[in-house]
Amino acid sequence: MKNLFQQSTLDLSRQLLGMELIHEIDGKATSGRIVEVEAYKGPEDRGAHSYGGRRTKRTEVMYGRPGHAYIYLIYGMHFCFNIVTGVPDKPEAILVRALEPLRGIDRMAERRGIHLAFDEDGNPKQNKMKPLTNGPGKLCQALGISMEQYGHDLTRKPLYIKSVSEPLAEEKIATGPRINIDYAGEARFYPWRFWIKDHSFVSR
DNA sequence: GGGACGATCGAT
DNA sequence: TCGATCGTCCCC
Repeated sequence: MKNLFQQSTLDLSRQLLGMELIHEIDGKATSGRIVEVEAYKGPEDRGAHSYGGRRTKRTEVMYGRPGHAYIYLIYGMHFCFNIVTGVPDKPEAILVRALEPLRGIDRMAERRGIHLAFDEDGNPKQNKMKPLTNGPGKLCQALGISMEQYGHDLTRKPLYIKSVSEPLAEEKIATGPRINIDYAGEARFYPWRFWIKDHSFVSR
């Protein structure tokens, strides 16, 4: 079988939905199902950090092989996790915007500073679960992802992606414009945001 | 050397 | 709707 990452950025964006993103720290795993992503295709995409072929210390990893982690600090406070895609010297990436928590939920809540509450059946209440991972900065904090993982090969532990089910049926996938790139001119309207339809952990 | 800005979040 | 907060990037 071909490497998961050897396909077009838009195709991979769809295929990532439903897959599990896992990070193991001190032998303990936290993970979630990927439910929302955005594709960025430099150098022509004005919404991308690599627009115009911008090649800096921050964006360098996007110019390398696909399947590695592109991570950056945003607004001086939050990290965003991306998967490098495309081929070397074609700087493309996919931003993971939201997860549905799977493993290590107690640890994720700790890292996020959220006190879990449970219903009478012993299941965590949804209003405490959602803010764990329903945004790009939140999921990084929940999984303990920071600049330390910049450039990491995502086919390897401790930070990796696992296929846990059949690819999602086409009709279960929704698309729309990407979020918070008002500066990107026409590119702000490209329908390169992908999410699982009606999924409650999607960021908005 | 300096200043403007951002693929966000959470409180108001 | 707005402020926090700081590394990166680009210009002077």
